[in-house]
Amino acid sequence: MSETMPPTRPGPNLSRIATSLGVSVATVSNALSGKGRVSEQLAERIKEHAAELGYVPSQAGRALRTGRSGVIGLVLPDIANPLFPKLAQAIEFAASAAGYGVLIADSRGDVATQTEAINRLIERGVEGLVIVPRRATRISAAACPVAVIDTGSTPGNTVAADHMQGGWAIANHLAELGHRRVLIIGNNPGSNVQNDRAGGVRSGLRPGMSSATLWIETLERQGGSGCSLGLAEKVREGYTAFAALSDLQALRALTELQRDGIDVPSMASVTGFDDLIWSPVITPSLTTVAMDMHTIAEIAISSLLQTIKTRGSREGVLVTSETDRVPMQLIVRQSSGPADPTRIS
Amino acid sequence: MSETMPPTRPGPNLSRIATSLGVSVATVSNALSGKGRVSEQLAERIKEHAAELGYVPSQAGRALRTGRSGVIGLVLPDIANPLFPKLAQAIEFAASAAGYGVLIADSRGDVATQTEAINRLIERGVEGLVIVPRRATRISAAACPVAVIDTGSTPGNTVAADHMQGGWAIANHLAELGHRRVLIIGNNPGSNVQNDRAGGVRSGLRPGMSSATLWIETLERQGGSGCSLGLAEKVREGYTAFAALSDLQALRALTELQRDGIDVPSMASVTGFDDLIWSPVITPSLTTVAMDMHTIAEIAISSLLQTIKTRGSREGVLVTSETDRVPMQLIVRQSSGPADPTRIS
DNA sequence: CTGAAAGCGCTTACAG
DNA sequence: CTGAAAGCGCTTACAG
Repeated sequence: MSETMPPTRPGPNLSRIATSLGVSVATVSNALSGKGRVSEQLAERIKEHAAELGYVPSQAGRALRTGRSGVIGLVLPDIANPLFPKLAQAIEFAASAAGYGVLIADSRGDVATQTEAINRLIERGVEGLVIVPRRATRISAAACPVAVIDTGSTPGNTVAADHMQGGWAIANHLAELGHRRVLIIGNNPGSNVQNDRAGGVRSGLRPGMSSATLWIETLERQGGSGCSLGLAEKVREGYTAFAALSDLQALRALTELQRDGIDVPSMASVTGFDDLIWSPVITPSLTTVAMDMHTIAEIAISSLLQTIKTRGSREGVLVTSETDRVPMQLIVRQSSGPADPTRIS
Repeated sequence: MSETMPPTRPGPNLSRIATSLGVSVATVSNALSGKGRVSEQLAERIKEHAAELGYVPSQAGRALRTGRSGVIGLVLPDIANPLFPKLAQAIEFAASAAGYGVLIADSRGDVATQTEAINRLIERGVEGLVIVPRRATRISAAACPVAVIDTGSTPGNTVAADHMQGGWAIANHLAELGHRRVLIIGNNPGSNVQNDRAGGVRSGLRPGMSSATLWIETLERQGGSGCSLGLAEKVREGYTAFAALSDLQALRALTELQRDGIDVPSMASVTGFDDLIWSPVITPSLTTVAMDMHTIAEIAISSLLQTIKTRGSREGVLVTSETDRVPMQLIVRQSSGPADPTRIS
């Protein structure tokens, strides 16, 4: 007789509970899952005993039987980018609330790594995927439902912040303060997000206002900030508002202006995007516009789970949502106080 | 006859490959896992066919049989805290390299949530856990091996950055520059990490140098930075060096000094901790000290997997490591240039 | 209301 | 070198 001995979990299983109580595993299963096929009394007794024994259901067994792993995958281009942690947190929160686990994968900005990461997650049996694609990547249907979170301009997007509207809100704010010349500062002319934001700013300018756009190079990590952006000069040219397309560049602009003796906000305004963690902390604190990560995550997860529920988890479809652009919220702080051109040297 | 129909995966399984090739599933399994019990030729043929069919092994089936899920859990107190994304990235990288998936859980700074998160991960069948504990939490043995990453002062720690040594490096650097009065700036006198860092700074002072410590209150997120730290006054009192216990506070100090007309680094030096993303970008860029997240993650993961391998994944032990304190690396940038007291008003 | 049985996909000890 | 069989823990359709 050929016998085999797969490893046993040390914890109790349904069978242990069943024999110890003199009932069948089916009944224990039904009692614990609360499907109501078991008498009130017996169910109570079983639950009690299970708790006593410290029973933990085996996800592996359940997954094998039901075909549902209870896990989704989250693919990010770079967790270390300060934009993504908040999103990851919101996704994890929304997924947990729906009873799902979250497997993460960092594609490290590389397209090949991204593909590989997606495959690894699928091998691990995720029921669906939330992907924040690497810039300019088009996610072709994977082997499971996929919710894409990207800028609104990308086709196949499930949900995104409304970057255009965010830019508009910034411009509107600057207009109200009486600014006339706005310098838009970005670092990546090829980025959809930055272009949407810049376009939004321009669309919010009013008659009599003008803007120019400065694309600065991203500094190498260890490169230091030796090279000046020449913003003090821009102030002398008549620019009173600096609308950076991300808080990081706003911070760079702000510290450079301060170093060069331009007082913010009395002599010039600086605004950012994203409301990163330090935005309220710096002096003066930064006026910015924030994505509603909570809502974005909520929409992505609920659309994804909806699709999984209706079409199964093995069909490679791009999830859609009714609301695919979530408004950004203007956060007014001190750095964009009233412009006062008289104080400009 | 009672028949049942568990859902079938749409993809091919071992059995499909086996029948399609006229061999047994055992042989297919052996061929694909490369255990060498199959003839070279046949193995090749099987692998080819499997690839053609796009075979993806079922983790659920494998996990159920072997008792190994191939997944570990990562519990963080707050992913949105700028300190953790880099660590999460490094952990994910190290785990992937070892063939493991990473389930994340954010305890949102709450002890109850942390416990709950740990339980959820265990229910999901993780083989081990990497926990960055919420401040002052003692991780009592869970139901699986646990690697704790925390400050070195905590017992039961697997690996940590050597915060004391980092502080020492900062003080040493300031001493070399000729500073005599150092103001240490922290925001949490109850934090082990901050105390280690502050202690390190003090331990690195040389004869003739002195320090004081300023504990500032953490600002409410939306509170703005209305309240000044009064650092300009400190400069007048003779402090020339400001050693913040995190980059966030260094940034606050730097922007306040600049606003108040104190030029950094010519009139005062500012240093930080952690080398957050914006540290090289600000003007002047920030001298700081960085944790070696890569090494920390490497040690945590390899110790954890070692423990899993030798003691199994169902015993709740705290993992230990030989090297439990990883040195921090000083990164000198412009904000800590030479002190020049003559220019102080 | 309760139980016996099948089977999800895999790996492994054993027989041939 | 290859195959038949058992069994990991679970859920579900069916019989009683």
